[in-house]
Amino acid sequence: MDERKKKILRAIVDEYIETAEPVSSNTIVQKYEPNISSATVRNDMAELEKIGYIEKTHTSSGRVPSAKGYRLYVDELLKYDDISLEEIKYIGDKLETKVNQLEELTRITTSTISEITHYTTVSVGPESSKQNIEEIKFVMLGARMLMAIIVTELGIIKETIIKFDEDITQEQVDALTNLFNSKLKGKSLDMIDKPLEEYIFNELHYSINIIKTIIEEIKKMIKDDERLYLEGRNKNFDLPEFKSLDVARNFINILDENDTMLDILKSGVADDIQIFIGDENKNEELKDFSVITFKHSVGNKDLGTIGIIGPKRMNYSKVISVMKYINRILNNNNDTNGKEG
Amino acid sequence: MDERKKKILRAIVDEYIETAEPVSSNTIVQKYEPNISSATVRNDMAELEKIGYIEKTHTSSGRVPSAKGYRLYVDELLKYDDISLEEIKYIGDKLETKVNQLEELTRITTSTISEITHYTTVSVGPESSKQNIEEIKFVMLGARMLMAIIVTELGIIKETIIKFDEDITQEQVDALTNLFNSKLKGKSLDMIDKPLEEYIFNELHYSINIIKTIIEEIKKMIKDDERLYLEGRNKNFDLPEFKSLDVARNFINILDENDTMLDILKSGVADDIQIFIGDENKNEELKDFSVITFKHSVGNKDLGTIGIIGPKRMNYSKVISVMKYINRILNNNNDTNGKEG
DNA sequence: TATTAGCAGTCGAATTAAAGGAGTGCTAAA
DNA sequence: TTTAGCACTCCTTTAATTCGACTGCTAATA
Repeated sequence: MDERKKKILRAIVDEYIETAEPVSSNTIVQKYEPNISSATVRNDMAELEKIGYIEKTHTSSGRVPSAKGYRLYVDELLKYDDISLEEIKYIGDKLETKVNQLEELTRITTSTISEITHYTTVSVGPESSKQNIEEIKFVMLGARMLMAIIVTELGIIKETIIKFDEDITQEQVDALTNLFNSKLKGKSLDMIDKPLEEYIFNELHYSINIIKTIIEEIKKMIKDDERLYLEGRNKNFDLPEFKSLDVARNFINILDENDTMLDILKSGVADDIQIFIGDENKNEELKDFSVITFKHSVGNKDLGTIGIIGPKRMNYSKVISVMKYINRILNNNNDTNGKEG
Repeated sequence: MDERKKKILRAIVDEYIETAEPVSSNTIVQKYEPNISSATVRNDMAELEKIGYIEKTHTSSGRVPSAKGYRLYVDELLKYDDISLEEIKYIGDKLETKVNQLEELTRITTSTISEITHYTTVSVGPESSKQNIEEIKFVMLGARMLMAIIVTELGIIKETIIKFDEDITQEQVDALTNLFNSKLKGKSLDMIDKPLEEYIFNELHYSINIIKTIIEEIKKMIKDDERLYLEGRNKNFDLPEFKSLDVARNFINILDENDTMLDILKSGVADDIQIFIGDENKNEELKDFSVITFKHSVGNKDLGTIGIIGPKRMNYSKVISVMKYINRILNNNNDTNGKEG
């Protein structure tokens, strides 16, 4: 494939991303390649179609990028510097605000990306079940109520409220605290399970119900942090592809299927941008969309995964540029600010 | 207005709620009033139109209820027993599960209502800033990090994490705990403000930054609980009125305007169902929708407010029946289970 | 051999015309 | 007061037509 064909393919994708309309040979000549004739472009387009990079919507229509065309475009034809000084400043300001919890950072990052890219953005925080426990605290909030607080080695704090059907005493709580800490410090969160329940019961001989309840609630809490953040849900709605009610409904449905979104986000690889174009998505409902994910991490510290969902003709250049830039900021912040998270 | 006209009006509203199509005199005769002729119905309809209860979409169309018509319908023509045994059982099962936090109950109630009514449901928990403080605890999570836990007299628990730029000691934390409790126990949450900040500084002479930070974070936390729960966002999308892109976009926009929804919910009156039909909504974007709100409470214990949003031809009967039934269950549960919430 | 001008042919989108039918309002009779 | 019957309205659907933006191909040109 010669250089001119590449330029034409790139022009077709760029133009289609901008206008959402099939691109004609004339448009290419007028806006991109004024020094060749439309007939030449037509010849090249015919060949590009033959090898599968572009398609026609009907016999006499202009061309539209195919999945293969988009793929070549993002893999080879794209430069990732599509981010303005204003945007850089905006992102910097947003991410500079001091946050107390990693969740808050995740939330702010998510909304910032959505605002800059104008696409729907989802994200999930770091997986806590894989993290190691730094400390567990139990705080009594009444005779039958406890708050459990877990601090992980990555500085993430989780807490939950536990209620009992019977009274507990401060002494019991203290004993529990000691036992949990001595047994679990440095271990991963998913060590809190059935065997531990039995172990504690054997050690302390408290009411099995109390111990059961505690373990259950902590497990529930760990599971609960697979929480999805979603920003800019209606951002896509002004795009022409959403004129089709089918597309719009598919989109709304997919956003409501938390599990699907979580699967996609969690399949990410650390520090790597992944792009799923149309049919490349496992999920049938996503066939008309592209998803770009990025799993942020600093060292071995997982900062969660962010995903952007847009039409297949999404502005890949802008999205990827923003992702890369935000990743750099997160890296810097976390290197200089130390380990607390 | 004679009895027959009322019956015809009711039939028109019922039929329109079911079909979303203008209702003809023939339909009334066939499905509702087989013993009178369509000409008679036409005469009555002409009069109902004259006094403003129904409207035509064009000269030779059937009739559609006007805002005034809906209003009469919900005020006078409706029976609130539109709830099946299966639904009663379903609701009962859902709400019976033991919950640890009022927020969880709010969430479950919201999703249950949405599932039964098939309409989008929003809700907000009880307003915490008006509640009185039962106890405040500070838990150290490291030399520069604290968790503040506030238990209110209604049994609601709020917590937040506070980070400092300088070290604090356990003694300081204990002193703060004592001071906060002695000063604030029994007082309302919005007492935590600037004057308190000064008072504490004068008493303890700790770094003003520490005290400032604590007060700020607690205020942030209190504000944070104006959180909106939303279920069944895409429930309405199958309704014919959502074929119009304008209507659909208005709907999506309104759901994204948290503040608008909060205003509507918080304007509610305790234990009273409020119905806003079309233009009766203050918000322009809601002119094509109806909103029904119910502020649940048991005694003086606010359980939060639930709102249902649907088309103007929403199934008022079903929605209101469900609301009333759920309110009864919440009342019972909270009477028998005691005050913990 | 690569490029280009020119033109026939295709097909969707927009416009217009016509037909069909679901309703109403009104009149006059029961 | 109710009802049958009929003229009239106007929306909806379908079909026919026009319009124009494309392409592909051929033949000429550099």
